[in-house]
Amino acid sequence: MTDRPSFKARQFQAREDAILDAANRLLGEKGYDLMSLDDIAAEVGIAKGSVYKHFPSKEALAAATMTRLLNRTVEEARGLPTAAPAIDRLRALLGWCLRERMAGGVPRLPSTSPGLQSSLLDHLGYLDAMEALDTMLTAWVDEARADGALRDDLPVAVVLFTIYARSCDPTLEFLRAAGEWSDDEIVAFMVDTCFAGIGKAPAPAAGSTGVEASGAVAQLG
Amino acid sequence: MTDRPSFKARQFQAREDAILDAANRLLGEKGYDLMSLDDIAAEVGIAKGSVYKHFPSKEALAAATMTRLLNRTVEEARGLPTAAPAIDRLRALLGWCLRERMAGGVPRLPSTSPGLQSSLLDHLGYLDAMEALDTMLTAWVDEARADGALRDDLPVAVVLFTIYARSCDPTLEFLRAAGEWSDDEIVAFMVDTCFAGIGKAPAPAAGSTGVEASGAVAQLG
DNA sequence: GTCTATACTGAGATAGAC
DNA sequence: GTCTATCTCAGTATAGAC
Repeated sequence: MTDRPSFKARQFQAREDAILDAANRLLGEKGYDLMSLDDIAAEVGIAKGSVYKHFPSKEALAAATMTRLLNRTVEEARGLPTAAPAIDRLRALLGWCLRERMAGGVPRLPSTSPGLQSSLLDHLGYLDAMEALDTMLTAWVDEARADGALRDDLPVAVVLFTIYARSCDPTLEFLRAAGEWSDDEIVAFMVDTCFAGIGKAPAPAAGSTGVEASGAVAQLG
Repeated sequence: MTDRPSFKARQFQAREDAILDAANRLLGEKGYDLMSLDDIAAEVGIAKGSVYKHFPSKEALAAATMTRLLNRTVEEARGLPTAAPAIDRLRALLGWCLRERMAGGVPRLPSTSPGLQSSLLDHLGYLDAMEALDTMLTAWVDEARADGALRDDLPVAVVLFTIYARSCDPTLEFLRAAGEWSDDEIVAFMVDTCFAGIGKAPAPAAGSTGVEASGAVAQLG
């Protein structure tokens, strides 16, 4: 049962990973419909036809790419210290997503491509990962609320989607293009404005709820 | 000089508006590269070839559509009561953008389609409108800051892009799909969380800076 | 200026040799 | 399984009749 895979099998797997890496990068750079299989094949250095030995269609390839990414996010979330307050874990995870985007180019939201979206719903692994992430984050939000670190006058969905949207927010590219701030500063700005907003809070009491010093906490992970 | 246009000329203009309307809706629904000229022609009820009598290319059509939309936004901004505090005008404009999206489907950010982006930069009218909007909103942000209604520890660009990004934020569609809130509630949530954030502000002093009662103000326009 | 018909291109997917 | 070559089709853009 636990035979170690043959050389050819490992080579095959390595190539599949390379395809996923390329797809991940190109999805982030060009988006789903502008990314062609020629691009992928060229970047990996294989023939276009060979891609179909790994994935039956472009949509399936994209779905597998998104699934891998989502699973990594779940993994990252699971790895965060459970001792830390939930609010800090939420911040840290958002910061991690943003730094991932800066590093490799991360696919945008499924909603940008209606065709892809339906394909994702067929992909069981994607749905599983999505549900796992959703369950975990919902629990974190509840916990952060109970700690008094999150507003309790907003529906949980509003809070979750707001964080989710910020992780894909083009503000990142715009600020980067401006060239006036470091990557770490940009991440701090984005995490901070997501949680604290851009409006000035009236006279914060010193050291009360942990909303202060928000930028630094994004580095927690 | 001020001859009123002939019947044929007005008919031509009306058709051009119809083309722009269709392009506006379809860009919002499918995005640039999934929108075909067949779709446009079908929706307007004319032949595909006829579109080229109005616009020399698909990119030019898209650029004209985006320009019209941007000009309308500038117009809306100019029409807001100058007597109102700058922070309320910012809120109102964001609310207007979100309600426009709900009504007609508004094209997403240019950044979603690299090919289109370069075309926009060639389109002089687009750049003019963009600069006009940017100038006006920068002034508003400065004003709102001076009023103490916006954080002054953030760069202006961070504030502006955060608002801009929220106007295109897919959270709108997600909340709508959930079907639990009215359109007005969703707009209020999104404007409110943009300015006030999702974190709970520590012990707000009553009636101090106008950050409270945030949702309702979005209806100001 | 609007229509129908068509040329041309890029890209997803498949077939067949090795 | 991987390659080269090819099929197919959608979609942009153009030509030519009226």
